[in-house]
Amino acid sequence: MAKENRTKFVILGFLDAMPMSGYDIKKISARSIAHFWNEDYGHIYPTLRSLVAEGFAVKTVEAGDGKPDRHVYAITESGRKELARWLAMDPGRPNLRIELLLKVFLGARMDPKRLIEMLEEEERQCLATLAEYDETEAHLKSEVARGSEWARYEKFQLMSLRYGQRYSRSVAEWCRESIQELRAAENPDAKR
Amino acid sequence: MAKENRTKFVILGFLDAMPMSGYDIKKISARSIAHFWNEDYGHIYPTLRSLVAEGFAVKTVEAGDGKPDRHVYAITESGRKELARWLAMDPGRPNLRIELLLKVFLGARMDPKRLIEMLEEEERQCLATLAEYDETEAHLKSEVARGSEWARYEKFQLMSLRYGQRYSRSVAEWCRESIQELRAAENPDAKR
DNA sequence: AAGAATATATATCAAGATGATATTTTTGAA
DNA sequence: TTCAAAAATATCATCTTGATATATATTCTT
Repeated sequence: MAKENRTKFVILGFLDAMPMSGYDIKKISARSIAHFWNEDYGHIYPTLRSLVAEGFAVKTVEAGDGKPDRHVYAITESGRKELARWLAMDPGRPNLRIELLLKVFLGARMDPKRLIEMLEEEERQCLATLAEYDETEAHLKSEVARGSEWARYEKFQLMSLRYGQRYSRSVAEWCRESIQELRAAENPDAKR
Repeated sequence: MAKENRTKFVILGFLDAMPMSGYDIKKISARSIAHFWNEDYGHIYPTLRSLVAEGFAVKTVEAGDGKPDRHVYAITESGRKELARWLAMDPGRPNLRIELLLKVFLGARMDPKRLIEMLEEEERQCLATLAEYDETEAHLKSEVARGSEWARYEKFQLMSLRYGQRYSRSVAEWCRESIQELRAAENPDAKR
């Protein structure tokens, strides 16, 4: 079946902001979109190659001054058109596989203490993630303040960050509530 | 690289409740875990085959009375042990690819009206999903009331449903807030 | 001073996962 | 009578993941 490689649009979106290397794309995606979009070298390099082959990007090689050479990619006009075509299309539904929820769902087969531990760890992770979002937000605002190329994206980056913040808060609350239910089930006479 | 096929644990989890066919597994997963776990025939049938090969499940064939024969699978004792081993392990992080967020993130390249449309549609989807959760919850409670095999899972299924409810509510709120921001940006003098 | 870890860079590839598609027969709705 | 849906069995091309490999410089720790 002819499915569509979506990494190409992530890459086109980044290249539309400025030319960058495969390594740059991974680095920037790690700190900007990783909370809602998974991307890794395994997909970036082959996709860069095919974007060049399809005429959506061009590549130049910069000498590394002792470091490995940098292969820098820039979007083309037909790449911009292809990005615009895809952006206008209805977004697809995400495919979810949340292992913690599967284990909760099968919780009747688990030691309740173990399940509580998992939920406690998940809550900690959510709180840590929220702290990271605060840093990301501060960093984003400082980039804008110093006139970064990303300034025109700030509003939208903050919008996507808000999603992540709401999501993490809502999962942390769900963890607390679920832990309380499990503890209550273990000690039905305990004071609540 | 040695990754682990997680479909096998979904299947073992279902078979632990009762014996079922590949078609049953798909059907039951569609109405119980689909909101947080994606599973389809493409993975179910090959995995059933390998579970039998590994001794974690056994298969019997039931004549279909004119319908195609049913291939019914049942978990084995070593299958239960394998499931217990996996359930006790720390859950992995989900891999997320939320296309709507990617488009929001790249929103500087989009027609604001089109982005608003997408967010409005997402909000509608969330509200529809919440209504489905209400039905799922009612159905679950009625299954328990009539003494279904699923009764001992109810608490855990409700727990996972709560996650989905919180998630959908939080996304719907995020959509409303984002739409308001986009509209305010279009009409900066408009009354809020 | 030496060693380890990290950063800067280029990637690959085996295996997991997706989802469109195929086939057959019965049942129910139009 | 015809068509769609359900009940069943699956397959497979393609997308996606993430561990792994290689090389050099820089930074940090011992």
